[in-house]
Amino acid sequence: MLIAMSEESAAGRPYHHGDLRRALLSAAATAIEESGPAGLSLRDLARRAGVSHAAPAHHFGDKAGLLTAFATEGFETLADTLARVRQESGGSLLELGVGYVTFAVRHRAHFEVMFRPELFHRDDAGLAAAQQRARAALRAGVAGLPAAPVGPEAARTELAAWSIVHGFATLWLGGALRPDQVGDDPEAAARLVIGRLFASPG
Amino acid sequence: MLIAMSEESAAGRPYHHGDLRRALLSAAATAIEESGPAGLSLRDLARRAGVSHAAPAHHFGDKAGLLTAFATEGFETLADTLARVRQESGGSLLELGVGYVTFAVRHRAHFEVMFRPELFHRDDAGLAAAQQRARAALRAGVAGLPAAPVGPEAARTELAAWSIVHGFATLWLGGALRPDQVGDDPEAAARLVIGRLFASPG
DNA sequence: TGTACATCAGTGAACGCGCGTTCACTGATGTAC
DNA sequence: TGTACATCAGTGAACGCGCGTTCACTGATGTAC
Repeated sequence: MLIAMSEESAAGRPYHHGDLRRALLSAAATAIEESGPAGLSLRDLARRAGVSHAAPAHHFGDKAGLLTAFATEGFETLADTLARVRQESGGSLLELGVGYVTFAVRHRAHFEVMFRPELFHRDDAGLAAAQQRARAALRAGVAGLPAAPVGPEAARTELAAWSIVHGFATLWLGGALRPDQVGDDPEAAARLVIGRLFASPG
Repeated sequence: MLIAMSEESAAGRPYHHGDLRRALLSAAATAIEESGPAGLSLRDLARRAGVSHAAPAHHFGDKAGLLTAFATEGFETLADTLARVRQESGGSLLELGVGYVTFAVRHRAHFEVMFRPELFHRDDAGLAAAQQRARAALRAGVAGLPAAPVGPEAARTELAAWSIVHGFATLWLGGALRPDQVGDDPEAAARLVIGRLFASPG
């Protein structure tokens, strides 16, 4: 079976990449996993994607633009993850917290960028929307508790839950937790720790 | 009353700085508060300290060396802070947690570096000792609880406490908490949130 | 009290590097007729 | 089916910049005698 192919130049590479935007965002994830967001450079991403060094700027305007798209992608994935966990677990806040940690560990590059607003354009509309979605998923988790708190108490509970999972994820990713003390499975460790806050088994 | 003065050159500046090490670490705190650890450069620190651009490397070997000293200073201050709070509060874990958050907010530059091991020499002996001291202060806080947990349960409680205060501090510093939701006083907000985990008023 | 000398802090010129961004351009695609 | 043309993706040369690090040096200090 034949797949439609774009014409290629003599060098064997097509002039048009096909989906450079995706390729660049994906290269960004790898690069950030390797050297952190600070080490990221547009020229390096271009090299990884096999494209001229000026191509990334052409696509995203500037470096902060690329990171804005990257952070947005992160918040969207987080929101999706939390929504899925919420459905699958029947609304367990414990599992929602574990899902948060799992997201951070599996998408550490995104997680590391998402909470460093100095890296991207904070006023981007798409970004704000994705942030809202993720935040709402967390809020819904608290609202779904068996004895759901209301008013200021709900806000406090939400913030406590967010803090504990965010702190655990951050410490884990920062290598602050020694494996001999906490094991090497972040999900299991997170479940024990979060259980200390909300002992409502899913 | 006369203070002993070092001889000065024609330009009015002494050739020897006096305490350049301190001056550089102090300049680093300011610079990091302004632009984050990623933006830090030795040449900028030299400028701030009014010294030649090669002087910082002379003192700290290299950039990571300077950040190692900076992180060490941070862990020492944190350990001191926690020890003092523990004494003043009669061993309240709630107050210890608030102290942790207070430290992070007052010394945000140090806090931001301390948990990014890729920035400094992680195998430095002085650093490891300071880390140990801070960690022990936290552990002692848990051990001093009215109904102090033991064994693995103690470790779990310690990690839960660490996670919640670390997470709250990180979210606060990252600007993730909107003032209209959480107020503008980090200590007060932290006290409410941590109280959600350990409701043992100091 | 004076002299010689070792030690150490800080200098300044030089190096090579990778970076972000700009800009006129070219190759490929798709649409109107 | 064929032609003209607008649009868009990606190119490559050039710019100016700040950086970390090196290295032979110089100025200041302190110690031995």
